[in-house]
Amino acid sequence: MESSSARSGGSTRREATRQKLYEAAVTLIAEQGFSATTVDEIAERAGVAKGTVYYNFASKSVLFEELLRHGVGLLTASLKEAAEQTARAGGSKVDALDAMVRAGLVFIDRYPAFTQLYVAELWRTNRAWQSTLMVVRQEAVAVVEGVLREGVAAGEFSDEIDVQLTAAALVGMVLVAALDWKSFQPERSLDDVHAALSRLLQGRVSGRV
Amino acid sequence: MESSSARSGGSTRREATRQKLYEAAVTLIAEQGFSATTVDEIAERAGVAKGTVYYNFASKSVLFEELLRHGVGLLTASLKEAAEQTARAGGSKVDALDAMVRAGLVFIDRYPAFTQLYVAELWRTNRAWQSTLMVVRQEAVAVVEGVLREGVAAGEFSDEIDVQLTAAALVGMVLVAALDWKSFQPERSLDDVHAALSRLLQGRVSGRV
DNA sequence: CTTTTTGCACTGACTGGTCAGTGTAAAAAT
DNA sequence: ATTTTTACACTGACCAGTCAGTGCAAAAAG
Repeated sequence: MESSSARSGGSTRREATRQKLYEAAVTLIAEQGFSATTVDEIAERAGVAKGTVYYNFASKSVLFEELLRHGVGLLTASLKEAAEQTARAGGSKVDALDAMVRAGLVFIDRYPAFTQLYVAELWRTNRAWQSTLMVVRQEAVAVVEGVLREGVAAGEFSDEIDVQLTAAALVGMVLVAALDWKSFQPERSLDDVHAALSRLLQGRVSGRV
Repeated sequence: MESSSARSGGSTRREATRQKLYEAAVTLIAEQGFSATTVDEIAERAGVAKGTVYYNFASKSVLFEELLRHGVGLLTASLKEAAEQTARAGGSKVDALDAMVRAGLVFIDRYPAFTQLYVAELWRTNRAWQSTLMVVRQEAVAVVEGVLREGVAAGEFSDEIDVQLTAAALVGMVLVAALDWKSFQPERSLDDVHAALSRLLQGRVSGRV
């Protein structure tokens, strides 16, 4: 057999179709929400027939779940990378946090629709993909929590901070600021936005430095 | 005019029905999203007939829009109140910011479902109530921006801060931290959460106390 | 070489159910 | 007397998921 090996070693036809469906689904769902987006729309935007969607995914919500997993996987990898690179370069934990803020901004800059969709679905309850979302959220937040904990252990951060809440707040800060940036002042540069958040992160807002 | 029968303070029967419908709609839509929530469900949860929904609101989306306006109105009032009270008591602008953080937390503590729903809809595009949402968002964020600007003018905050971005980031910080609190550690007290955010706000995370 | 078979990826008309919104007549509340 | 609510049957658009069938290329058979 070995049928698919006739084509290029990398991407099968199926793989390419799935990718097109992901891309179509992510923007439509970000704009309209999951329930308001029809499978017909997704198929049309992807340039395939409706049947193809069901040939590649068991259902509309399975498509969505795999989309979520895929996207948050990218984000988590990017955050880890940022933290590790800072560590390798001998940077402090604040530097690591700062690098992660930037990594987050880069991610959102690249995948704004995914970010939108993620935020919109994260705190919903009673939805089929709720558990998937929780797992996947925890992976991302855990990276930030890890850096905070190491910082506390190393005496760089006050041991009175609440790691879990602070991590959530930091994530929220970046998320909301970035979505605002993309929605309302898209002409601003990433460096600009990064600088504003750095200032806030390092407490250089009050007190004139 | 039929003002003869109007009670001052105005709890007509109609008003009460509307309120019941708001309350039913807000939790259902927070859980499931707008499109996945049916008018029949809303009516049932509110304990009224379906016809009553349409007697009181022109359509499902009009009901939702008025819900949004109503909710954000409450939040904005609460933030303003916090800022003004601090000013009257002769507090600094950091104190005002801190009071607003607390007001935000109190609001979210009281109306978690509304907050959920608001976050989920805020960055959507192409939706009927998009413009309503923008107006209403700006009102709330403007309160924070106002305090920041006054702080800069008074020399309390660095004049290098980006008011708009910083305001968005602060709102995001509180929003996400609070939703996390409600979703994952609801047993924590409001004071606890407030303390964690205050620390972050005042840059007392890095550097020993 | 040629014909036939097999398996994969995809197609799009169709089905059965769902749901926003309507119409109406009668009851309840003010 | 008027406003508000109820109960319930109904409509028509819309949509997730299905299924019989198409196109194609590689292998197997002749």
